[in-house]
Amino acid sequence: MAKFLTNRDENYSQWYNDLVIKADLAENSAVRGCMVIKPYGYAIWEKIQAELDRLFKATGHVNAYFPLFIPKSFFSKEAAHVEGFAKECAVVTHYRLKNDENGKGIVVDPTAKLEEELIIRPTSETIIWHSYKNWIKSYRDLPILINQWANVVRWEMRTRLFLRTTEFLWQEGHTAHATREEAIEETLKMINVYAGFAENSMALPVIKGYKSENERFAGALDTYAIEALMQDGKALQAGTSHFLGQNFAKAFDVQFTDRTGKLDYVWATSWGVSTRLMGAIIMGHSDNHGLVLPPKLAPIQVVIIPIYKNIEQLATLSETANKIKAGLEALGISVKYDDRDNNKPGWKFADYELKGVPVRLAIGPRDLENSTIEVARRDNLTKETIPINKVNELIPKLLEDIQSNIYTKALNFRKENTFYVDKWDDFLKVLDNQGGFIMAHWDGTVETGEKIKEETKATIRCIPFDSPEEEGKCVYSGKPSKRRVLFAISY
RNA sequence: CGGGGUGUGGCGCAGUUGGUAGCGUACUACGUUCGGGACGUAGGGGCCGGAAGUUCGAGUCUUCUCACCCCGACCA
Repeated sequence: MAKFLTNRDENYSQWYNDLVIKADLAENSAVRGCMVIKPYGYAIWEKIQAELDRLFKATGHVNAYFPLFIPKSFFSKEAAHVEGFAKECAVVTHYRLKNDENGKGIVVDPTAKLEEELIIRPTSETIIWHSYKNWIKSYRDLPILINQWANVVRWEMRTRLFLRTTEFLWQEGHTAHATREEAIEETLKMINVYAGFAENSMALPVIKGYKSENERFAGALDTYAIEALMQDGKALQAGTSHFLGQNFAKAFDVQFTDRTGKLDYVWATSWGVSTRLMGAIIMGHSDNHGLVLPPKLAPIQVVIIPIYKNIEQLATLSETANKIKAGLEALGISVKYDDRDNNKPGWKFADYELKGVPVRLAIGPRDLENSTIEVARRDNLTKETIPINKVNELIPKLLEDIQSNIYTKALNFRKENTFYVDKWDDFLKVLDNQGGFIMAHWDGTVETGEKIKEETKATIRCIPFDSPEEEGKCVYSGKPSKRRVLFAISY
């Protein structure tokens, strides 16, 4: 049991905060709502980026970069879009500072006021579609399949490390298509890429579905999302993909000539995931000992810790340890050999557990005599001793096993915490108890969704793609319904 | 914006009826240790978020102010 870490079952959100800080992933910064992502946390993000980038490119996308600033006027061109984001925009009004005349530091120079204010992007649809207007003339220019890795700013009222910060890192894909069908296909393709990534790399099962009307992205005709269940019974929206129809093409007057010579507006999609995924990984798997990282995203997959009594012994152990390290690295595994002299082995054990390193190898004089090594796995905290000459064979398997084990664990947790509910009382009961996913009938109206939210804080997370058609009655209004939707209290 | 809380060595905290700042930890050095968060000895480091006030004297009392954190409304 990790000392200094709040117990997960006593105070989940305190546990989460503690964990982020103690595992050295991030810390609060001098700027309200903004965090410093520390090297260990950033290393995980880099792994996320690398794999997603690979998946995007494998599906035909390319990277580009657009400005951080968006002229205010761009924003107002798409009505729903402004309305959705206006309340949380940071605005640049001046471009110069000067020395205060009273000698009290530095003030904004009032003569340096911008003609037109600049918005710091909360998302880039507008600035990108402004460019697309110049790029697209003909169906031959389509599709455009662009992704950008960037930071965005949304002035949220309340922030939480990784889950919601004022500035956050993300990727945003912005594609342009000649037909409605092709754009919808793209929207679907990308939500599937996200779901695949969540399940394969993050070891987190997700539910894919449509957002209900009032949960949709500002300016979208349809939003698809992946929803994951966290260990405290709350849902986390882990990624979204939007079918934007011709809204932005119309707002920015982006037309093209199709095969038959006819002029039409371009069809659009956008899709994104953010550093919030870090929060999903943390809350999806970790325990009272600290972080549990999926091997595929762990910056350090294997740590080797020497146990020794003196320098000479350390030298001998290091020789073997370095050989093991080199052998594993040749197999593409990232290994850290921690021969620091300032902490004892026990301290290191606890520290790497806190940091979620999937596999720990401990080697001491006893092992050296027997040509063995102790292998400890982070996911279930079990240990065993294996012959050193089996390391190259067993460790890769073990990493795979841990990856699939934590996925299965998360999947079982979700199964146990998904409730098919038909009565309003039962709906309330689930929320009162442990929370979780609730599959219930809904009459399809915004009003009912709003009322349920008001009374319970639970929202329609999505209408799952695979929710089968069945006759039923809305859990709240009793009106007829054709399929169950996913309700939960969310982050 | 409403409610709650906190600002004191790097971090975590204590500081009584006001008397000139202390503990744990981390850090530095040396020695003993090392199979689940070692120990001893010796060191270095803070002017108490900021401003004004009361007082012979303020970490402590008063007023104002700033910042951050947590809970709610908003949201990825």
